[in-house]
Amino acid sequence: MATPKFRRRKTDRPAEIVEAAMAVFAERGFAAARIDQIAARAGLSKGAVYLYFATKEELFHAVVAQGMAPNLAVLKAMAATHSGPFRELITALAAHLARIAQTTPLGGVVKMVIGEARNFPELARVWHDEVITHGLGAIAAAIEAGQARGELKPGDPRAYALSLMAPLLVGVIWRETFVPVGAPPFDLPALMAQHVETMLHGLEARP
Amino acid sequence: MATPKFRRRKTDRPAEIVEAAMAVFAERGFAAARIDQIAARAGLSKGAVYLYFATKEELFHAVVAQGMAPNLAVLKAMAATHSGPFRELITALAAHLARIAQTTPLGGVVKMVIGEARNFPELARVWHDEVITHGLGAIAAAIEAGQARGELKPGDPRAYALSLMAPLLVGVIWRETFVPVGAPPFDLPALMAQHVETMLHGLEARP
Amino acid sequence: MATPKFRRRKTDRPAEIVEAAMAVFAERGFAAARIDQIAARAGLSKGAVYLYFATKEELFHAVVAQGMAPNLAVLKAMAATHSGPFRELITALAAHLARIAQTTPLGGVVKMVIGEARNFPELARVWHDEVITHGLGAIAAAIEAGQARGELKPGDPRAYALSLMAPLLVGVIWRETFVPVGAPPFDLPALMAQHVETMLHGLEARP
Amino acid sequence: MATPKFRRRKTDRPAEIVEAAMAVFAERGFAAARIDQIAARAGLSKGAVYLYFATKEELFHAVVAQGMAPNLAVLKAMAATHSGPFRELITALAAHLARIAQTTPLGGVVKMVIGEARNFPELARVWHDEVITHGLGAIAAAIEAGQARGELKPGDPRAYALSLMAPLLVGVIWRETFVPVGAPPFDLPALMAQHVETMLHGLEARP
DNA sequence: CATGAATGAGCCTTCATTCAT
DNA sequence: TATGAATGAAGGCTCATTCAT
Repeated sequence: MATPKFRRRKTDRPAEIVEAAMAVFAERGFAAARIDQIAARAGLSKGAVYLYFATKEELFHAVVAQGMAPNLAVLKAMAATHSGPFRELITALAAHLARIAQTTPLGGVVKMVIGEARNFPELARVWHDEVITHGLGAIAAAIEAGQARGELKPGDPRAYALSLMAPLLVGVIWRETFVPVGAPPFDLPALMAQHVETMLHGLEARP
Repeated sequence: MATPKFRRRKTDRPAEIVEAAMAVFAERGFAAARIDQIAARAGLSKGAVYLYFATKEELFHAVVAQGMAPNLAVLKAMAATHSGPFRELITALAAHLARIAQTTPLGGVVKMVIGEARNFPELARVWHDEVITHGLGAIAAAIEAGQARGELKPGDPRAYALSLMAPLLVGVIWRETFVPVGAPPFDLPALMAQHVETMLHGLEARP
Repeated sequence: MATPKFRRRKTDRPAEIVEAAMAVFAERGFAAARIDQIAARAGLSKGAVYLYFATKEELFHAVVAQGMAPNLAVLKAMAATHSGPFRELITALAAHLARIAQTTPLGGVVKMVIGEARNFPELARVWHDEVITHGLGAIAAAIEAGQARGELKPGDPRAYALSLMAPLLVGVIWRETFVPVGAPPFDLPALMAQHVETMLHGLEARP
Repeated sequence: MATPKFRRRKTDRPAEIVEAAMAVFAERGFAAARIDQIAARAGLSKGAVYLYFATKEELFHAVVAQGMAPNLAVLKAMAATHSGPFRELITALAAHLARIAQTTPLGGVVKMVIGEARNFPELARVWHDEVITHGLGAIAAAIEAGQARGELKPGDPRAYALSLMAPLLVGVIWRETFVPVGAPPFDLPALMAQHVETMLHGLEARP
């Protein structure tokens, strides 16, 4: 049985609109994004967008929510802190997140959150509570456990966690900001692999 | 008798306006920023802004240019690559930049560049050419020299450079994005000190 | 049952707006005309005007173009110079143009061209090239032919042509300028009939 | 007693400003004229204009009044209707006015009156009452007298008067409107000489 | 008298949102 | 559902007018 060829009404219209909106918001920012552009990109008329989302702001929230979703699953998994050696945990996690960052429009969402945090404080709050706390918190907890086991050096675990993840975020920002104007891109998985290894073992050569 | 503090000098006006604009642009983003707000913040009427800047965009450029200035001096100095051990160089540099980031509105400018890169590509280009190339390039060159001397491990110098600097940028973004909604701030100098030390020597405890 | 007279058709809108704009521009001049007034006169909101014309200036050009249209047909016909006696040609032509001037808003357009020539030089150029050259030129050519046939006295044909047509233009200007403040109007066809007859035969009585 | 050499304050500042304003108003029209331009052209600061004229409109009135002055004298003289033959009167008058039109910025004033008649009705009224009635009226009266003496053919004297003067006005408009975009100018005295002669004697050759 | 910085009302233009079809 | 014409509330920018110096 074939999919009906004349099937025009898609039940996933909202998702299509959100996808289009994500691209436009990421490119232009919230205020500079035009509903027309979003509608055109989704293959609809401007008015049709309002059949699914009452306001531009509501659409924006949907975009951020949809942009968070893929990460949240990962982070939830992480929240159940591994018990193995920290090296294994962080290596796998960094590789996984680097792949996600490489293949999803996560970068755009991150830019949006950064750029519109002051205009939409709830946005920043939600991201902080959902993404950051679960993410950074889980890593920091794992670090603390590693320190307790004597596996890791002492030091501020939260700062260590940020140190470990920062290049991923910067790599994504780099891609969104400087690559379009000609800068050479970074290979995120490679970048993170080298970074994590260095963080774990040090950059200085030892005899 | 001192000069009356309320005495406004025409000469100071542009700088005052730029300062006000920097704050508003950083808070709201370019498109959402209102000339009224900027004028009010500078203690002027809306029309007066246009005595000094022909358009909102020109004012925006001035803001970014003025935001770059303090860094550029540093980066120029860096460009004359140190000859001493890399450890000394990067330690001093990180401390210096962390202090700058802690005490100047650099964060706002960075946010603007990230957020408006697509709307103002020249902006991203200038930042890339002036700030990034000089800054990251100088560090990468120093790393390469260290590797040649056998002082540092092999690996992609450009990626190492980004690894070293990323937490500073993320720390600034953190301050601008999450601290206003209640997240605990990072002490940038401390963060960078721990980060650089870790990068150099490794996080794992060694017997 | 007739078509409802209040039924607005998208197709008619541009012409309706141009018509309204012609009136307002003619009354106030380009700079003093307000888009609000034009929109109100056309029975639309201000924003709707911009669905059809991108700028005030573009609307202005459309008004001038539409104001030229009726004349151009006549002038094209004239360009194919008559071969009969000049008296017949000029008599018919003057009568025809006087009727047009009497019944169309040509006067307003003429005022606009005169008043805005310095602000919109292309406007003056187009009118000169399209209207004046074809119009005055054709008459001057006919005069020249008449002179060659010995039918008309010698003299500058271009100046004769202007002499013949000037009262029509002045009559129109009179109507637009002085009649609204109480001056008695001129009957353009009668004015031109007497003028042409006088030009042809002379004002002085002869024995 | 010599004129003080250090006399910087000119008592004719108002006249200078009016002269500058005449040029700018004539070029741009009332609404599009900028006080800055006028001030600059008069060699003053914008604020200084307001030492002499309370508003833009008042300045405009002054311009029109000053533009009328030279003509008014002539027309007053004309009002005392000549008693000689009409031919002599009209020939001298046309020559005189053509010279005035050729050498004074009268053209600009005429354009202003035409263009702003609807925005400043008093303007049109004053011109009609002062200039037109006295001017055209005097000519029409002379024509009537000539008809009564059997010197001139019968017909509407007011229309004859307009016929006689129209080319002068059109010639001035031509200069202001089309010459700046490349049209060949008319020599006004020559134009009027040929026109008056033709009006008096006819264009058609006679055996 | 003269300057020119400053003001603020007003207009062109944009765009989120509505609604008749 | 979908369209797209229409609305109207802003916002950027201009410029006549004021005023401290």
